[in-house]
Amino acid sequence: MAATPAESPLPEKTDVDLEAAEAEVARLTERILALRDEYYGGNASTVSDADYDAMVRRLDELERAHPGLQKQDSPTQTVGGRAQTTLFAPVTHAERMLSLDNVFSEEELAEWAAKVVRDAGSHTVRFLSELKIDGLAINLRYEHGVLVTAATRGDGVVGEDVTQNVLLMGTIPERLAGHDHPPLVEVRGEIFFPVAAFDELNARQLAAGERVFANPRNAASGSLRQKVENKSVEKVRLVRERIAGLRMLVHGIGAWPVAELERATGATTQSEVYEVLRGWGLPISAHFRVFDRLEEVAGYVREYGGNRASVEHQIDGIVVKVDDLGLHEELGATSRAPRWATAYKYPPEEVNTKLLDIVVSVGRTGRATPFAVMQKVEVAGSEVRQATLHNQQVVKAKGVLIGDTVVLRKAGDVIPEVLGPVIELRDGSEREFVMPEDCPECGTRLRPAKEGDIDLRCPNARSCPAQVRGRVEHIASRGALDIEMLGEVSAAALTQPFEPAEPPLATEAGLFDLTVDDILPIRVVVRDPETGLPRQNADGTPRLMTPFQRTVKKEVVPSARAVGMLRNLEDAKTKPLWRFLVGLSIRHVGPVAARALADHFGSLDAIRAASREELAAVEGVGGIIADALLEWFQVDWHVEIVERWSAAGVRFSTPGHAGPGAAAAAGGVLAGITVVATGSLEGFSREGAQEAILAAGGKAASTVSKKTDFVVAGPGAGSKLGKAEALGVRIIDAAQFAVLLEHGPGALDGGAVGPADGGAGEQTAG
DNA sequence: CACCCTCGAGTTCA
DNA sequence: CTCGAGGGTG
Repeated sequence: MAATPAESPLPEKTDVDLEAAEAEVARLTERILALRDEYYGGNASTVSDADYDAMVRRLDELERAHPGLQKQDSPTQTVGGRAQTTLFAPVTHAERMLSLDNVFSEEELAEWAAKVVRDAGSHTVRFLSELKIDGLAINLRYEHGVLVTAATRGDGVVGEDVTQNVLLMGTIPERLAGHDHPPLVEVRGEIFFPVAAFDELNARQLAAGERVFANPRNAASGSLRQKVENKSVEKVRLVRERIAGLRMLVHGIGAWPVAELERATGATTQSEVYEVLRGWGLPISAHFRVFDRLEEVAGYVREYGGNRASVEHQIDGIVVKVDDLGLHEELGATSRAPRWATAYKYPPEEVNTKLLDIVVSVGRTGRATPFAVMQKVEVAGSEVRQATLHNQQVVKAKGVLIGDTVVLRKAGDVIPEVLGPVIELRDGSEREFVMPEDCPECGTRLRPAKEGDIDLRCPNARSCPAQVRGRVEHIASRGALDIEMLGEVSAAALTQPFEPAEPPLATEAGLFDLTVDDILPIRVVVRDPETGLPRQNADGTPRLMTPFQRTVKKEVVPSARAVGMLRNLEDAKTKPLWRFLVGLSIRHVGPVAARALADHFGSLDAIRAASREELAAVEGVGGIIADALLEWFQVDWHVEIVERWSAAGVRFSTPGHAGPGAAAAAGGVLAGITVVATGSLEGFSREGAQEAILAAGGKAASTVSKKTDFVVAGPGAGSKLGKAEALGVRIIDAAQFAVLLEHGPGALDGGAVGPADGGAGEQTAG
């Protein structure tokens, strides 16, 4: 759909040329493609290579002369049948790459199997079991047996092009072996870094003074994402070497209808498909097995559970698939995973490590949180050195002492959690953690917010550096003003003293008054990300860095970060009122309450002038939030924030708002409808989807409940989708969502309304 | 009084 | 993304 060039009126005679050229382009394109199919189809070519090349050259010439005629899929854009691809360009998979449902116990596995057997009716079900590789999912697109693109999984619909790097691996065939390849087939598999090669790589990195990789998975991901251009010859050699160390194992196909697959290859089972793939020269795991009985599958699961280290790659769990392809079709898939396969996930790995210390940190709300500092250790695929301990009661309850060997795991495979001490390994040197009485950052006596609270807080909200830093970070965060170039590092730099000066920001009141002169001289201590300790120069003085200046020809000028941040701040002044409300860190006022207040009152002045009753009358605001607002405005330095921001040009009002009580335009196609969006939705950003729901008069909730009318689920949807299914809430996709926004819920009818039983009628893959 | 919902914190890696 | 805490609503 390239736009027709309409900028300059063409002389008339060119129209004739253009017509002739267009005809010739079409003729050449067709001929070249036909010849290419012939060639890659394995047949003898009917023209000489020279003639073929001449045709391609002529086509190229014409396309250059008339750029409007060039099609995306033109043969000139492809080489030897493979598109000239750009590293990391988006690639749409021909068939959606689904994920797998998980089971976490043999019971759940048995439940899954029982359901499959039940749904299979009279068919005999055999199970194929294979190792679940902890690597990167990759989709290889072969057309007529020629590799066209290799792409990462991405969100399942669109991935990133990594063809160039995959080809460097050397083990992925550019041309499939054998004959009679389908016009299009996608081969799915996993790219990984063999554990042994990984250890070698890290040893080399260490010797070279380079950073080491946390785990094989990251190393694989990092290697595949290397760009070769603009690198020295030496670097390029290293990159190639690393990529050459990657391996791939394939475990499935896509975009080739089963009926055609069976006709072409005779394969009727997944295991036979593996033989076909092996015949094509693709790497297949040696560890898969086919079983008749579930008990055997469970045995397989146990066997590898005890020997996870015995295989060349990291094992995530076991994938169990129904072997019969006919059953795949019959069982189908939900919107995110096939019903004919499931992944048995091994329980989260638990490891022992040393508890070196318990340190207390203070967040933006002043809450003092103790966290464990441990000997760095690898758990479930990443390295961990810290874990929260929530509060002193939790520390006591877990019974851990500083110096203990502790058991660590990752809850939900993500959040590190200290389970408890290994008491037998105590030697008497351990000591108990004592909650500090004073704020570790500013020395103010800690105290509970109210009588009986377990959490201790630093009451020095105005000038505790930790809290000021936290609030500045919060103001800039995505949920508030979304100031891109003001992140963790800049927030810290702005709020910390640097010798010999005071910090540019004593509180957030001065945020919009910052000038280049204020920030240019800022110097911050460089800390080692590993230890958190200041880095030192050779002479023992702490190493300093100046984030907001750079030196050009011996002249000190503002850095890109400085210029960008100040411009971002300037631009932020016009952001909507509710974002400023969120940024003020008023207790209980998050994005939802802030929006309600902004819609109702239209300006901060109106909110400030409102009584407790008037505030509490706003939907979603009750007495407690009303009190929190009133109390907030009682504090002098809070008022100063508002005044100084106003003076700097912040409006604190919604233009055109009629004033207090003005009801937001009711009506709209989604009036009274609650919608929850989850996963990535084509055509919408996460926030964009919420905005669209609100704009249509609907309610955008963040959690699924009985009151939810619709859940819009895209690829990557997590637990919310499951919850929606459980509650029988109607699930729609991005396309239906667009219809919903445009025409309202009535337009979606024709499908099932209300509780859908078990999600019948979902489209199946393929 | 029983849900249902929002807030806030923590973590890790690309 | 997940959880716990605590507020709001019916």
